Amino acid sequence: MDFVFQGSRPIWQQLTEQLRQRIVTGVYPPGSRFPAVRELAQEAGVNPNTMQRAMAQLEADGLLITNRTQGRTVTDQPLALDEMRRLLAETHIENYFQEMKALGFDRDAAVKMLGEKGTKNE
Amino acid sequence: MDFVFQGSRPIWQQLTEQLRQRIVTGVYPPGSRFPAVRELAQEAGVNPNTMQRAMAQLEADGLLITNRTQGRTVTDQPLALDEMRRLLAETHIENYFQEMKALGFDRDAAVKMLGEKGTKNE
Amino acid sequence: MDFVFQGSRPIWQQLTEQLRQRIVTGVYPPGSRFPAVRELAQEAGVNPNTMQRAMAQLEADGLLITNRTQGRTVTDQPLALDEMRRLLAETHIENYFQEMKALGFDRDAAVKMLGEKGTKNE
Amino acid sequence: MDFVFQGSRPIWQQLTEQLRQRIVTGVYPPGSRFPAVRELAQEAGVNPNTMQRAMAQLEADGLLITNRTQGRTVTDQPLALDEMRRLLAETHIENYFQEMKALGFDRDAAVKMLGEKGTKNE
DNA sequence: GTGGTCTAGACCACC
DNA sequence: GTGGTCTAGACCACA
Repeated sequence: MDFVFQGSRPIWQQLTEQLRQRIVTGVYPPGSRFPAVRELAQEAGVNPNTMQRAMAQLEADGLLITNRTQGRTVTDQPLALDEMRRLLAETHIENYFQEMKALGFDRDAAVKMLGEKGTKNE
Repeated sequence: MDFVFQGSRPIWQQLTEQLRQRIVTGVYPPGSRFPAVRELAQEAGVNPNTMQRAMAQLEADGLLITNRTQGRTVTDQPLALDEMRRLLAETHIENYFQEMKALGFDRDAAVKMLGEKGTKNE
Repeated sequence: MDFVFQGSRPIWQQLTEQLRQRIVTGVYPPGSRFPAVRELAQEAGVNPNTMQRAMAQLEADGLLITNRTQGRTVTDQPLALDEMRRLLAETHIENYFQEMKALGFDRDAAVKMLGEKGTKNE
Repeated sequence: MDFVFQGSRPIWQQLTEQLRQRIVTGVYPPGSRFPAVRELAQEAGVNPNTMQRAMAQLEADGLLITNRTQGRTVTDQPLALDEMRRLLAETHIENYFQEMKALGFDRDAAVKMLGEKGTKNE
């Protein structure tokens, strides 16, 4: 899966999100070697500085670990991964509720409306 | 309800969203007179130019109608309002599904997880 | 035929155009009595001042004649009417050529393209 | 070709039109780098904000693509360009017919009158 | 250096 | 008083 950029938001943020997704979905398994900055930068077609910033964010999130002389590895605590997954999920859920509340739908209505859409198509 | 700004995103966009919310929730009913640029700008504590940009967006969305020297009115098609409400809701729903999919949760799982959170607290 | 306003342009200009059209197309024949300001203002749903300004323009164009105590009459020189029609037509024609030239089409191409569209429908 | 302003209409709209013309006529070829806001603003002798507004309109029309920190590029779909050229032409044509119709000339007469003017002078 | 945002302030036509 | 336009100037994130 290639990198895709939306254009209106900072590229490094979008990189962070897409890399995080790759990690939590197992593309880069826990404990494995993480690709080098230059390598990923070339793959994404961005400036290495930009990719650097994205990785720094992932490191701050605890998903990546930097071994000064040996590049980066994905955190070897699978717990951290699943934790991160649930944390992000909760963020999205609360975000959804907040947005629906702004439209005048309470949580029950929000749940119901989502259920109707969720079973139809994929 | 006062205007609240998040800081990281353009103020005029946030204004657009909050004004749209006021409209679809009936604070400014269909067909009614919409407050003047300068008035709302003062209420929000922003420059009139910024508020005008937000209103221009609402006009482009078809929610407001501008009569150059007579101020603005909310669209008098109540259909457009409810339509807009559902449209925005669907956008949020699909947005939620997409984000959860990025985390590796399919639509069924996404619905289930949201249901668990939705009934607990308000 | 009712008055219709576009909103983005001055109302008095639009009134002028639509009244001029009524005159050159014979709705108000040459030499006939022209409706009173208040009357037309009410019909158009505009402020009498606005209608006044539109009529002043028509008078400046030589289409209306004001008899101070007897209201206005349409000019009784049919020549003036036909003259005006042709003049306006030429304006539109040159306007069209200029716009097409801006798109990179010369006069021959402009004539040809218009001919193709003109015979089809309507 | 320099920028020329008519005075009675918003400068940013006229800028939009003249820039669009440059694009559809190939002055700025598809896919090429588009001049910076400040640069064109200086060339046109207007405030950068004004020029930016004009470009924002072109972007909304799909003719320009904005890469936030890398400047703008002309859309790389040449189809869109020729399409746009014909679309604009049709708009002008229908506009012409409508104006002539308002004067009491049907499409045949409108075509004929234009043909007479078109072959004379260039 | 790039585009984007925001402010402050002025002027204008219109009604 | 209304919306619209324009300027001048500043600041910012981004690459």
